[in-house]
Amino acid sequence: MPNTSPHDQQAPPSRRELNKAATRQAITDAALELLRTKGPGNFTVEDIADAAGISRRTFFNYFSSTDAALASIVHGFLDTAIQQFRLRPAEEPMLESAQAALSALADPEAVAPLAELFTLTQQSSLMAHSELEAWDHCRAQVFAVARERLAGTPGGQDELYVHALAGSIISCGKAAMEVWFSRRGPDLTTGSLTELRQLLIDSIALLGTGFAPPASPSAVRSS
Amino acid sequence: MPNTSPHDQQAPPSRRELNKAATRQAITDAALELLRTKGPGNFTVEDIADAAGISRRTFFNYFSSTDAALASIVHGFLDTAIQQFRLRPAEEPMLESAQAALSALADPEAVAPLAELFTLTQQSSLMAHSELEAWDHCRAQVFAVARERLAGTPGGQDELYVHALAGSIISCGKAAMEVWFSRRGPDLTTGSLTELRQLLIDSIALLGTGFAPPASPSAVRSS
DNA sequence: GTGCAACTTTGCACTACATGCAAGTATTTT
DNA sequence: AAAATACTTGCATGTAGTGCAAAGTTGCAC
Repeated sequence: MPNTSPHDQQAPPSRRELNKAATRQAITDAALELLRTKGPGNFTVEDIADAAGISRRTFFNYFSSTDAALASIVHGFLDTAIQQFRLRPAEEPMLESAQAALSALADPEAVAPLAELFTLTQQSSLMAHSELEAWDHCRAQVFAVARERLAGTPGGQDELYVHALAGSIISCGKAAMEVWFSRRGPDLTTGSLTELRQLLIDSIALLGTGFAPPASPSAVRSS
Repeated sequence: MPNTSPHDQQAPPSRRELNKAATRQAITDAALELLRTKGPGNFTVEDIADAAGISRRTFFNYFSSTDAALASIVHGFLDTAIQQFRLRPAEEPMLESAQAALSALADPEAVAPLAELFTLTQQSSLMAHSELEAWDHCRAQVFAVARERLAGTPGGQDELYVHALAGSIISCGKAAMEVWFSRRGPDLTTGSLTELRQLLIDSIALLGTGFAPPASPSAVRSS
């Protein structure tokens, strides 16, 4: 029995929880596989449900649309970043925390699904909806963390500051991902991931310097 | 006759153009009116079409969804900003151009429709999709302009710089709008609009100073 | 103004999305 | 083992969105 400790608050993976998680995973797996084989827009919710071994109706108990099912991949990706971000010490400057959190994204395990999703859906704009929402959801979480952290600091009550900061951090992360992907495509080699990490760090550095006008592009000290 | 000059490139508002524009306007008007009276999510495309005096099918010749019809309001709003942005001299620092362009948004004519849309859809998230897309579309345009402008400057070929800058500018504009709306709601008085303009300017100023950590909130010289 | 070409609107048919509901099945609790 | 709870499923229903071809407008040349 995996009952680790008497007063273990989290970790009661009951059968129901496990089943639900498995079903959820089966759905996204099926959706991704159909995306690979049939291409974006060429399969229906029913196809996914069949492939996942559930009913059409059950699909909608988990996701509200095909897009949402695929966007859960993006959500998973961004959630790792948020987790990292939450772990940073409260005293650390916000932008450094962001750099650290984003660096964690340049990890094969984490980016692989996202990179494949990008390659499969690029130029189709079918993901646009849910993907933008995923980023925005992440923004909202960064905002929440930032607000809490800055609550004590002078000027930390300034809503504008916190909103603008959170939004800009997300935009920079997004920018780095976009540039990386446009340069490397689905390349997941070590070199490529190193470049991604550098891009993520550099983009936050740009933010920290206020986009110092025509600075030499790679002269920003970044690691 | 409104034929102004012999070699007028633009301005051939033929009957067809005018009809289309009128239909388009009738649709958004009808959609907005239904939003007022029935509330978000409580009316169908057919309702809009009926109210606009066209067929359901014709609606889809103009917009791909209810959301899209309403989001055209946001598009119109953001297009004025882009127009202003395009008019700025190429030598001007990018962030100053952004401030100038955003200031133009604090105009009763421009914000009024958006403010109403916000009040009618807040907390319903029904607009989320198309609204995020509208902002992203604006971001893409800022990116295009910025890329062109920076092409000659040292480091201007740095895609990361341009992407991150465009995204951050949009995020700051969005942040200012959000804060303004959360403070003032649908208040369109002169004082309220002055505050909006100040927020827009301040948010870009924050960007320019690299979010100088816990700076005094209102000590940033802004006008 | 007549007539032809180009464009726009419309009705119809059809597929797919999305949700409520009630009955069935699995899991948990007692 | 029985009762309570949670999840799945099929069915019914209403709406979204698109292709197509017929009908209606507008533009243009003669």
